[in-house]
Amino acid sequence: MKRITVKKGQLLQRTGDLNSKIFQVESGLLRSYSIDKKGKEHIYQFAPENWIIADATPIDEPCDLFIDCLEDSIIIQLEKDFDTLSNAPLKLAKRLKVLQKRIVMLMSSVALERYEHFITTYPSIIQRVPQRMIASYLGITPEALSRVRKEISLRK
Amino acid sequence: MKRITVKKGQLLQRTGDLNSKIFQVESGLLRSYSIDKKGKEHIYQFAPENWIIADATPIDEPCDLFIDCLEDSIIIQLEKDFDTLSNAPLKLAKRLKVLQKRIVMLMSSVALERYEHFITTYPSIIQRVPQRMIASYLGITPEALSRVRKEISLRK
DNA sequence: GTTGTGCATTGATGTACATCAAGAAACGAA
DNA sequence: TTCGTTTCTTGATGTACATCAATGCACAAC
Repeated sequence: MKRITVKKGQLLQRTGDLNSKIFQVESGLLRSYSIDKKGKEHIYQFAPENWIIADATPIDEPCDLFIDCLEDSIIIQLEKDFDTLSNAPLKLAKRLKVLQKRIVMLMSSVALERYEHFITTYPSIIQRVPQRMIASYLGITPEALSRVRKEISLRK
Repeated sequence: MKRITVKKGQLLQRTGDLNSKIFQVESGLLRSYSIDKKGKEHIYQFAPENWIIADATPIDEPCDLFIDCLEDSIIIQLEKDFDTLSNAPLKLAKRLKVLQKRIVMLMSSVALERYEHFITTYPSIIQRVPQRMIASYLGITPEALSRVRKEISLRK
């Protein structure tokens, strides 16, 4: 376990890496994402202050996600071993809840609803990342998000 | 913690319930699902033998999912308390991995790819539930799944 | 047997969102 | 400042999948 500072843009983990770490964000903003076979990015998670971010892959298997740094950040890097996991069952449980909501959302909500839910759930993220990244998190294109936002603004 | 037997069709948890349990399946098959505002079911998880199934909601909040029984089953019912969770960090970690794959899939794969992945990952489920439920799990309609299957069969 | 009920399939049509392309606006580097 | 990138927006068109409706099929109840 050690504290490190990382610059915006720095890559902390890439798909296929072994022995990936768990990162706990003290300040700044990280994200994890996958890249599909067409080369398109899909953001899996944002991690602002006090969040943890990691690939859920077991230590001995190549991981699925990229993790990089969206703002200059200070992070604590932990080993992904059994002890680390055992000590954090509550955090894991919370993570599960977030993922559950996310999946239900992806399956049952249209773009507009997903965006509105995102706004209320993660208001602080909105000002800190470009819209195309929010689109990527929501599973839509930046163009679609732009039109959703327009519709919301007209509605008022 | 107690062992109970449940009949096909029996409902074990409904959206809004408090104090929901964790179910460990000894034999049979359970599922969890949500119902959207149009009344459409979205299957969140299948749980055959040796799987656990639960709502990720904390004990003191109303839960999001329905859980019911797709085959006559024998299940172990656990309290969703801290000890239970602490004792199962490995299971939680595995669950996280499954959810991670699921989300990446929902965001980056078309129906055909999602179905083929499902076949290889959960071959035993296919024979045990109607196709419309597999469609619901994949986030598509039964009609769309039927066409995907036709295309796969023609391709050979 | 008949009648029902749920499921799978197929076709016709609709729609939410993607893709492509172009222009405008914001941002960072020199 | 200016130049070059990146981001956002808007329009035109395309497409994967949904929806709706009809048909056939299996299986259970009677």
